[in-house]
Amino acid sequence: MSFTYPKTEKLKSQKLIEQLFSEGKSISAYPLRMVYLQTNFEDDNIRFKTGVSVSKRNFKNAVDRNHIKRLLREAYRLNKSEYFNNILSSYALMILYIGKDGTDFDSVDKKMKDLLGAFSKKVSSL
RNA sequence: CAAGUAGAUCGCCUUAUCGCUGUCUCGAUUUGUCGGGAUGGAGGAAAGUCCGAACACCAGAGUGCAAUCAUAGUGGCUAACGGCCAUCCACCGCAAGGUGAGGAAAAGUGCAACAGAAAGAAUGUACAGGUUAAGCUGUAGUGAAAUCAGGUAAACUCUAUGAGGUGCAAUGUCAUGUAUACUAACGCUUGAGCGCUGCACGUGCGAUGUUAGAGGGUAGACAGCUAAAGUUUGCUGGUAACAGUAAACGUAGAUAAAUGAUAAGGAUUAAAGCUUUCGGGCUUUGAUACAGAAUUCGGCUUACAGAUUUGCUUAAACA
RNA sequence: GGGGAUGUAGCUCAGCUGGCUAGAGCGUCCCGAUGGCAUCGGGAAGGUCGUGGGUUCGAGUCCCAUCUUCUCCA
Repeated sequence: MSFTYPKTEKLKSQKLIEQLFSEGKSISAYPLRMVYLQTNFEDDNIRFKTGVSVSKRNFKNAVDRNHIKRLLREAYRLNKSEYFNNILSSYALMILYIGKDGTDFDSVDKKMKDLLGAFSKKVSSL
């Protein structure tokens, strides 16, 4: 797995997202929180579909929201291969930023590693 | 020089690595896509959604009257506008300049707390003048306004002009899925009702009907979708807004929503320190705003670190 | 993307056609009553009327701009 994050790996289906939030489980590493759900995709080559989200309530301006989402995507892109290579089943993921203050790439990167590590450990122990 | 005033322009840059996305093209392909190459990829406000349009639909958006809403000196510009330009008047400012919802009170209705004799119909008190006599005349006092048929229209209203409604979540095609089902009322060609404010007329639709209730399903793709009342420069006309003309340019299209992250260097600037040939230079630590396209344009309004630049004004005081 | 509403005391709300010092309930504080607590009675404090302009003699109220919060739509 490479350091890419193309369109096909994005979580877009509204139906799937509703299912994810109603049935999925969550783990968190403040200020990040991940909701995940084991599922199957039509395309067998894709094992993960991931979305990121930032609350409009905590960040009023679109610029701030977009910036944090970009940081989240960037951190996810750079770190996913390290943790996901030994996971065999398929998952839909949603990563939320639940903090209320701004942040920078270093802290997001560190927390993303914690989060993905915890997720990997939890999933492979099943 | 300083203070002020009215504009105009810009609004961090470069390189490397890893990524995102549109278009073109070559190759592969299980027709879902994948890989290589080339080339594009946020703003002056993209924002607020306050106006005006384009465009699309509403069973033909029809006519008249009314209601509602908007605008309001005069003249011009514009596709249009509540925008812009010029100008008159009023107010503010020493001035440059700024602000103005600036039509009508002899069409009518209403309103004016407190104070005051009196706020639309009555003239009181004191003083002075004056007369045959008389609120007949002036002044004082209350108040924002006090004798004149006044003020108030960002009170109703009148006048003039304008406005059909809904908005790209419009709309069309395809795919998936379901309930032309259920309940109530009315009606079935002698017409229920509908055509997005009301009434009248006209006209059209109408039985697999209309209205209401409760409920079921989908929520994916493609088109719309980016070349446009376009931008820049010059010339001509015009006080100007603007118009005409010539040349050049060819300018984002995402959809849980692209335009980013990291590193290095530079630029501007603040503070502190060192230094100086008083122009400045060096080092350290910071700072670099407001803000992210969502159908597209023209405006308005609001937010904004800092930088560049042009015109104009300056009474008094100080140098 | 496009509509609609809201903001007044710590909380929940009034305030009608502009007019004197902006009210009510709950809550807070003080006093009384009780051996004490609650209930009860009396009194007090507490307001940039979201913000900034304008109209007017005078604005919570009328007009304009702006901010906050809530809500509807396929």
